[in-house]
Amino acid sequence: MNLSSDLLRGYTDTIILRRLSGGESYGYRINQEVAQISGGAFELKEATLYTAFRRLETAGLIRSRWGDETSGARRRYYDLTEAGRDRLREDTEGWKDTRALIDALLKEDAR
Amino acid sequence: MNLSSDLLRGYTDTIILRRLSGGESYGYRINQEVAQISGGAFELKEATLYTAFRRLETAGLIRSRWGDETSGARRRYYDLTEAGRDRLREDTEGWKDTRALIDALLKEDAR
DNA sequence: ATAAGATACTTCGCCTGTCAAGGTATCTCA
DNA sequence: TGAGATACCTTGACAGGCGAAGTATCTTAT
Repeated sequence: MNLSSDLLRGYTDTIILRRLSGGESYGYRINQEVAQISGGAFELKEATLYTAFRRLETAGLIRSRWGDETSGARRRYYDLTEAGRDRLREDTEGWKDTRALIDALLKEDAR
Repeated sequence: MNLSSDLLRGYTDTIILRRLSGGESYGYRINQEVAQISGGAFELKEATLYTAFRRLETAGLIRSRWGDETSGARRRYYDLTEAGRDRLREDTEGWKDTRALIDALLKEDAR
């Protein structure tokens, strides 16, 4: 594996949006899911993750509330707004275009 | 089309390396090829392109020489060093991993 | 002749996203 | 009691993208 997380830059938001598309979740859990899905090859750094939450909330793509856990560390739960759902749809489409483009630009016989 | 230039971000160098893999070329031409391959949907901005050349040359991945054109604007030709070839190979592999990872992270039923 | 547009490269400085480092607080288990 | 997991937050440095502005030559239409 040869992953530079700088190469995933720009998809942090989309990855988070995707993780919230099945219902609300929280930072720590999202991070674990991402690590698990990537087979441990990739993780969102905490600073990156929480910076992204702020950015997404300010942009009106997610909403947050403090959990009401009576035990354990407090959690802030996030979920998608309508705009967030729209954005996820657009970004998912955009990914297909971007993927096809990079494929074409790196293609072995593209001369 | 909805292309994330932020993902493309980390691939600028690889795209340039790829364009040089068939023999020497120069900035303006590379830019046109990229625009042409992408069907006009994407172009490397000049500042981005020339910054990348500096970075790649400093890193020893490409070499440059001034062209000896007797007419027309002067051109600076670039070509790959051995290290550049190696890097292109690695990055191309890395792209496959990155692509698979984002696919997995955005997959519709990945819960 | 002249102006516009293409070819071709360069530099400056702002902006944005990533992340190392450091911090807070609670719970579990040896 | 203390280590490690859970859970969140902030600051500041750094790097890459790119808008803007500049230089110089050649071609083509008026």
